[in-house]
Amino acid sequence: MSRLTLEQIAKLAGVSRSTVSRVINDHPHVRDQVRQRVMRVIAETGYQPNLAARSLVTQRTGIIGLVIPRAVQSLFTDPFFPRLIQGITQACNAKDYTLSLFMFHTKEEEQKLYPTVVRARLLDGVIVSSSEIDDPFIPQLIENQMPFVMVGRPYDATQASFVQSDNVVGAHTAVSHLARLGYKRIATITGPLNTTVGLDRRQGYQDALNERNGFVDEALIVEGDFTESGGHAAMQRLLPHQPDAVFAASDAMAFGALRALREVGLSVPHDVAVVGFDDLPTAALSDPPLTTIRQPIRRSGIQAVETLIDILTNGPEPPRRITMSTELVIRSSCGSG
Amino acid sequence: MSRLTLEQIAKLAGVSRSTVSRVINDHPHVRDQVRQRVMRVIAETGYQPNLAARSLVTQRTGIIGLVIPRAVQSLFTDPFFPRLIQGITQACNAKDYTLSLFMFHTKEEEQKLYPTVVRARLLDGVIVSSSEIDDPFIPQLIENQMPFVMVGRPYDATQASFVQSDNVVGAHTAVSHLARLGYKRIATITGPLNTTVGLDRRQGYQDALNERNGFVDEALIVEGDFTESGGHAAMQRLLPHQPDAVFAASDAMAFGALRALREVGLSVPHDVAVVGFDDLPTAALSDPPLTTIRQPIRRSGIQAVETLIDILTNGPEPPRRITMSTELVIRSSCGSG
DNA sequence: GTGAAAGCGCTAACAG
DNA sequence: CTGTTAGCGCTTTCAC
Repeated sequence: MSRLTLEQIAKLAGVSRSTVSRVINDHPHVRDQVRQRVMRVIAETGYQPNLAARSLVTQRTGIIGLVIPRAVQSLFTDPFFPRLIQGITQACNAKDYTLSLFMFHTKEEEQKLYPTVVRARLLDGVIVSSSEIDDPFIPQLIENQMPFVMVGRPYDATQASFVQSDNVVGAHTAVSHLARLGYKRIATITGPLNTTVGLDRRQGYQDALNERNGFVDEALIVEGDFTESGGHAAMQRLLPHQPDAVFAASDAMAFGALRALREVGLSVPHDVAVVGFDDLPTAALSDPPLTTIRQPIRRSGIQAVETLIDILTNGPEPPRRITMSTELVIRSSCGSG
Repeated sequence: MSRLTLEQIAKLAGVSRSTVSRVINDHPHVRDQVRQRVMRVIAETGYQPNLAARSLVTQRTGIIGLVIPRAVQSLFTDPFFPRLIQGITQACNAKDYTLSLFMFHTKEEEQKLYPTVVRARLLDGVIVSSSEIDDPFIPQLIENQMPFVMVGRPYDATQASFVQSDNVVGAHTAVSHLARLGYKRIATITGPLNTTVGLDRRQGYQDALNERNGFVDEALIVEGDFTESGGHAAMQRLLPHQPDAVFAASDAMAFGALRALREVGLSVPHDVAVVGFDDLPTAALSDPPLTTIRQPIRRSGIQAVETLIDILTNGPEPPRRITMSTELVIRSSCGSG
């Protein structure tokens, strides 16, 4: 039963192969009666067209790739990717695209697989989740004219299309909120500064303080890596400089900071206020519950798919640059709202 | 450059299409000199065979599917899927398979997509991550003779191949450890009892207590849902029965239990000991650090891929049933080791 | 409105 | 050892 072909459906319906093809592809110029008959046969038999055969002629596969570059450590502590994938699969399902997932674990894997990803004509387009500066994959995509959209802003002003959260404004909002509450020595634990996300959130922090104070104390800026333990270590380095508030560029790092604070007997928010970024599901459950910036990750995933399909349909020009707005979620770690 | 075909490579190398095909597929009977020449041309041009054309004739696509059924809530709080996917992609990369991801969010999506997953001949086989009892997808796979392996034991004794963690033994180990430490009123917060994982971990709990006491106090068994808040609620229901120890069937639930305990001023492990299951990255960071059962999720993913490929190569019989052993990780939440 | 025929790029007999 | 030939199952002109 499962090896049905167009030809056989045609025979069963008493028409030609082409007619069945027209019905399947919703082409006009088929008598309604005939269309009904064909559709009945298809439904009865559970026929599904062979994708390989179809894409051999259409030059399209209906498959898009999601490429996740190597060793994103936070992959396994952070619900960022699960959420993103949720949005992406949801949109793919809605738009009748299939998703293929490419994740790399070593440099060798990357080098071995990039060419096949790009050239085997398996993919109509790809979504690249990378905010790393100088990601080597992007030039390859461009060179091979593979349609793509990035999740996260690319570093240099390429013609790349992307979807990102408004990291600068989000961070600015967080820090301004702290300033408004009266905190004077507001520190930040940044993300990795070889990522645009890390850079942009630091930018928002700096902008907010510059607007208020006219200056930024460099001693209060410490680089983290988006992980809990990174946040923990960063907070320890911050302690000697006696901040009265900390903006952590991710919730995971904020949790690490909370832990470091707890260990030295400092109370949050009484001694030090803490604000995070992401609004992880656990942010509401920490002790104290974490004030943070919520970003619409799932919707970014949906947006990425829709943008890619738009590019597939209408061409890559002009580049689509989409920034999703964020939202301040006030809980108790910042000391009242 | 990117629209190269076999034919053109053949021309460039001064041989016929078939010879190039032989070289690409590592067939014998090609003079070494010719082989070299062809390979040089391929390398120079960056030629990659068109997958659609190839699979049209070979009847194989080199793509395997990972199917994640609807609404696994824990998907977004738990690193289970990220870890599993890490293992699966790693194995796919090593074995030259491409991974396709199917995730469903509503019943409608499921019903719409199952047929195409199963019949469009896009997939050589699938990995199904579901331990839900009566998953409706499994019968469809069988009916359509789609090769598959499950991650998680299927409920009824079908001929399905699967890879699972040793949940019964893992739970047994955890509970025995508590008993050995002298706890008398050992409670459990189970997983959802419509999953084999939930069932098996409860089984291990019961077995361990039966061996020790000869009986199990039903009042000390409360059903959870694998989430933090579920564990929190379950712990609250347990409190009136005054357990002196709790085995939570997942770390997330254990965290919820810790929170509930903290809220009523009970200290862990002094008043109540807690043991989890999973060994999440955050288990070492909770307050107190969580004693738990570690399961090799990433390795299960690798194993699932390898098993599937084995089935693809050697046929589905006999069913492969693989159980991965677990490991007790002692930290302080159980009161010394 | 419908059918016949060509061909997408590849592999796999079958000759030579 | 190498080339020729015949499809894989589908879409798409082009006739009718």
